[in-house]
Formats: sequence, structure tokens, C-alpha cells
Amino acid sequence: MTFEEFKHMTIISMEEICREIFMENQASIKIKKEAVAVKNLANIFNTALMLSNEKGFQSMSLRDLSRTSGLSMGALYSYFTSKDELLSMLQNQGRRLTRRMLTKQIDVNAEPDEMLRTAIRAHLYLTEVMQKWFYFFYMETKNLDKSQQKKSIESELETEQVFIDILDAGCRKQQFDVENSVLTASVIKSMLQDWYLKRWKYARRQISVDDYAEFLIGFVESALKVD
Amino acid sequence: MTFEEFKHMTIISMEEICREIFMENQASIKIKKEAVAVKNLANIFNTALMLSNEKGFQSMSLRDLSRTSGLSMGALYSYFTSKDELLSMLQNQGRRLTRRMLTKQIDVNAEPDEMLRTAIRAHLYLTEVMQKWFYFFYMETKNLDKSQQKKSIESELETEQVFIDILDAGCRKQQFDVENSVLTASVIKSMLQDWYLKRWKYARRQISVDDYAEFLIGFVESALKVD
DNA sequence: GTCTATAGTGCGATAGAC
DNA sequence: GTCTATCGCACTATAGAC
Repeated sequence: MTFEEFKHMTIISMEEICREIFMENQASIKIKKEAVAVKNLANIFNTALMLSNEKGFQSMSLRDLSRTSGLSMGALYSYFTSKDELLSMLQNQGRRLTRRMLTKQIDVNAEPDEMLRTAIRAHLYLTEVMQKWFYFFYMETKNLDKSQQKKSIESELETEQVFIDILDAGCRKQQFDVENSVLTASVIKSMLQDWYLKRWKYARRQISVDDYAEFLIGFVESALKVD
Repeated sequence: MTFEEFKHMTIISMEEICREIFMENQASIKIKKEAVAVKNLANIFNTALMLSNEKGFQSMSLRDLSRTSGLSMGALYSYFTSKDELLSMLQNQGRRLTRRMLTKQIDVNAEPDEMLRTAIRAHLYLTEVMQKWFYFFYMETKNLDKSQQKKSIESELETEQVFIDILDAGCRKQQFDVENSVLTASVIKSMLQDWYLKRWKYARRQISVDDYAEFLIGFVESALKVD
């Protein structure tokens, strides 16, 4: 699978995401016409992610958001009851989406070496499509309240567990030579995260997500190679 | 070299760092008695790093800083002329320190495989001693002005270049098998950064910096192994 | 459903007493 | 050299016109 294929398979449009947010937050959202609400939510979230990733969620004032999105302050407050709730909506929706997308990709019947390749590709492709969201989750975790921070940590460990399981399975089948699967999964994760955290670096070097996936798979497989 | 040895070799006390900051910012600092200034600067920076790493530099108000450090608002403003200047002082001093510490460690006459091990250890040990600073640099880059952001990027690429050179040298001497030294250096860097960005994870798993160094060296060497 | 106007709060920064 | 008191401003959030 290449990135182009992945992109066409998934087609996560902002519209879809926002329709879902609309459905699940009808309590807080004062607007009742779906078409209007979804269109404005898409605008609000896109703008909020853009501004937050530029200078941080806290530094983004709702006046900034109002000006850049073209919606008035009053209009904004029809879609959330406080700035903190906007943060929650972004975080919750992103987490839900990520989990759904990742489990969809993994074929539990495949061989470990194949699963490892698929998992690496799936992570990179997903974070490429949703780069703004992932960058946001990473950088804004510290602004969440305790209970949401806990969810965020669980989510991180959950992703790592996927890799730990693949590595352990590959070890048992003698496809991999892994001394410490927990630490190995942990560094694999850090290399995956680098893709969306340092986008500027890879863009400047004209490295595409497929280039990076290819390289990373080669690097990891070479490190795990059975002698 | 182990971490304990490194720590005793370097002894970067906050006092020393702050004495240097005092010397180089006497223009902005109204206080003239060195002993007083250095003591208060140490307090201010320690507190500022702590609060910023908890909730971000922008979200930390100077009233927070005043309350937690025990210094009044007026006193704080004797040590910097604006909140932005405080940010600059932290960033500049940290960058200078890092560069000095790293170049001190590297022995240019050593063999590439030995240099690689030393460079990995030096990075990990340094970021362990100065964890708060490095976490701060990473997270607060986006709050800097353009010219400082540029310095920050240069600093990142500079560190990567150290690894690129080692990898290329090792390739020429056929100690390593590296296909793409730029990308390889890049992922090594991301694994090194994970140590100070995800401290909570390693602490929870009771992995010491020496454990991590040992693992990482093994992992990287295994990936670079000549067949 | 969206706007403008504004209330109320907490911020960065400073002046002047000690 | 440090403090308290305060200024002016920008922020979040809301009320009420349209």
C-alpha cells in the first residue's frame, strides 16, 4: 500500500469529522440546522488547529479565532460554551478517530513481519493525513485537566502495546531478534512521531511520507534482524 | 563512562548558569550586587522552567511566577524588562550551554563506532542533567520570534550534522552499513529526544538513563551492522 | 443564527514608598 | 533592592438587537 492508496481509501474529510462532533455535542451546540453547524464547525476547527499549531492553544485568543475564521465572537460561542470546551472537543474527537482508523488497518491474521510493516505504514499515513491534529495532541496535552491527561497517556501506551505485541509474536516465530520489546516499541513510536512533529525538516529535504516509511521499515527490520 | 561519572565531571549547577546569565545581561538587569542577583536569577529560572513545563510559558503568568518564587512583581522586573525577554534569556543561555557541553565530550580522534557510542551517551546524559531546559526548548520554540526560531532550527540541524559525520566516517571505514546517513541521523536524534520528552514513561517503567543508553546503542549498532 | 456592544476579570508593566 | 498599589489593556464570556 502507498500513501496515495491510503488517502483514497480513508478520505477523512473535515466535513465528516465535524458532522460527528456536531452529533455528539448537540447539548453544547446551540445551532440546530445540521448543514449550517457542520460548515461552521469545520471552519472553526480548521482555524483553531492552524492558529494553535502556530503559537499554542492558550496563546490563541478567541478574538484571533473570530478574526481568522470570519465568525463573530457571539457566533463562536454558539458552538461551544467555553474555550476549554473547544479544547476538549478537539482532543476527544481526535482520539476517537485515531483509534478507529488504526484498528481498521491491522490484519490480525498476517505474519508478524508483515504486520510490523503495515503498522508502521498505517501510523505514518494516518499522521500524514491528520498532521495538524496529531501535532496539536502532542503539544497541547499539558493544557488539559488531569482526567483528560490520563486518557492521553493511556492512548499513547495503547499504541505502544500494538507494537509490543507484534514484536513479541515475531520473536516467538523467530522472525525478529528482540531483547527488550517494550523499549523497542517505545523507540519505534518516537521515530513515527518525528514524522508529524518535525514536518518542516522533512519538507525542506523533500522527503515524502513514502520515502520515510520505506526508510523506517528498512531501519527497524535491520535492527531486528535474526543473525 | 556512566551517568554518575558524567554528572561529577560536569557539575552544571544552576548557580553557574545563572552567574553567566547575570554577566551577559547586565544591561537589562537592574541589580548590581552579583551575589544577590545570581541567587534570585537561579530562583526565577528554576521556577519559570518548572511552571512553564507544567502548563506552557504563555500560560504561566508573572503573578504565578511571583507567587511561586516568593519574589514580588516589582522584584521580578528588576531582572528582565519584559516577559518576552525572560523567554529569550532562557533560550539563549540554554543553547550556549548545550553547544559547549557537547563539543567538550567528542573526541575527534576516536574511531567512528566509538564516537557514535560517546555521542549517544553524551546527548542522553546532558539532557538528563538539564531535562527541564531541553523540554522547555522543545515545547516553547513556537513562541519565539522568527530570528530566534531560525537559531533553534540551526541548532537542531547542527546536532544532526554531528551524527551524519560520524555515520559517514564509519561508512567509509566499513564499520557501518548506512544507506542514508541523513535520515539515519534524523531518527537517532528522535530516539535521543524521546528521553527528555517522555520522562514520565521511562520513570514509570523504572528505566534509568544508563539503561536507555545501553539499549539505544545496542539498537542502533544492530541496525547499522555490516553483514 | 449571527451580529455588536459591553461587563467583568486578570494580565503585563510601572511608579513611588521604604 | 524589594515592596505594594495601580494603570491601561486584552482577554473570556454574555446580553440583547436584528
